[in-house]
Amino acid sequence: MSYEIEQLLNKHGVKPTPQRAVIAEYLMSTMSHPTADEVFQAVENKLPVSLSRATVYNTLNTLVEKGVIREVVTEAGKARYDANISDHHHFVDLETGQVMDVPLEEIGNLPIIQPKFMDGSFEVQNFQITFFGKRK
Amino acid sequence: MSYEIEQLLNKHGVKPTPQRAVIAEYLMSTMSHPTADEVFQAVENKLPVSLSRATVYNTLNTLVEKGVIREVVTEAGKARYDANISDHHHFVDLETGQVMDVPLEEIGNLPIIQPKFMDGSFEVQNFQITFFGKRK
DNA sequence: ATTCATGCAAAGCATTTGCACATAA
DNA sequence: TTATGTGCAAATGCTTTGCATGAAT
Repeated sequence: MSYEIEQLLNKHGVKPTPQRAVIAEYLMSTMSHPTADEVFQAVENKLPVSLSRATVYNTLNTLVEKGVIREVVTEAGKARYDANISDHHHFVDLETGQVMDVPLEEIGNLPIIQPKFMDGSFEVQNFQITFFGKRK
Repeated sequence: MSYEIEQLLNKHGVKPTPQRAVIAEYLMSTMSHPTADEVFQAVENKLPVSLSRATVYNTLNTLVEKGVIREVVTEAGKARYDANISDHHHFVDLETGQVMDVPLEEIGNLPIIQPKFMDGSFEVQNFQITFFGKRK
């Protein structure tokens, strides 16, 4: 496994294993916000040893918990995963379900939104803008 | 069934049935953004006749398709439903999963966001801001 | 030795679907 | 009678879990 991936996992307190490395590596390499099953299909043949769906699910959960990747929920029924943990938002193509990153620059000068929600009794930790639309 | 609900359903081209009416009525009455199962539990005893989960799911899908209610996806695995179809956003309590409406006024003067996404090759139809946080 | 990751298969939920029956225009 | 809605049960799809094996500290 590459030195960078090993370092990345260690930095987040995730013990590097070949399975975890290849999953993390794949997520870093793509911008397609794959589902768990898409991850499985993409990496199952990239290892000399076998890889099970359970390990893919376990690994994705671990990577989310440790902050290596993000879970993106755009439709009911399945989760998608995003190795881009920088501050950005998402666009969902309603015709294909495809998810794309929307960098902050794209949406112009968005004021930092801190709604005084419910008389200040709730604390906003972060927010996520999801744009829905289609290809012109 | 109440005259208002009957009118509402008719207005959206949904044939009013007792099952549909009681489901729509419940959704209008609550701000809790219930899941399909929560809807089922809330209304199953409100009818002289029986009500099946399949009908709840079918009805919710119909109501979403016809624009009577909105589907809100805040967590992987299950959909929530919202009879508030006015323009607003959502706050998710990370500790309880509870979803609350955030009226536009709460978030101040938000400029209309129309990202020139991907060189204008995509058309944004709408967007949804989801705030995540917890009770103070 | 002990701890932790993996793989398999089974189980668990949320949701959809096929089909028969009921209901309404 | 023709179309459409409902209910049941089975099926489906995504995800989690229990348990045995295997690897690493």
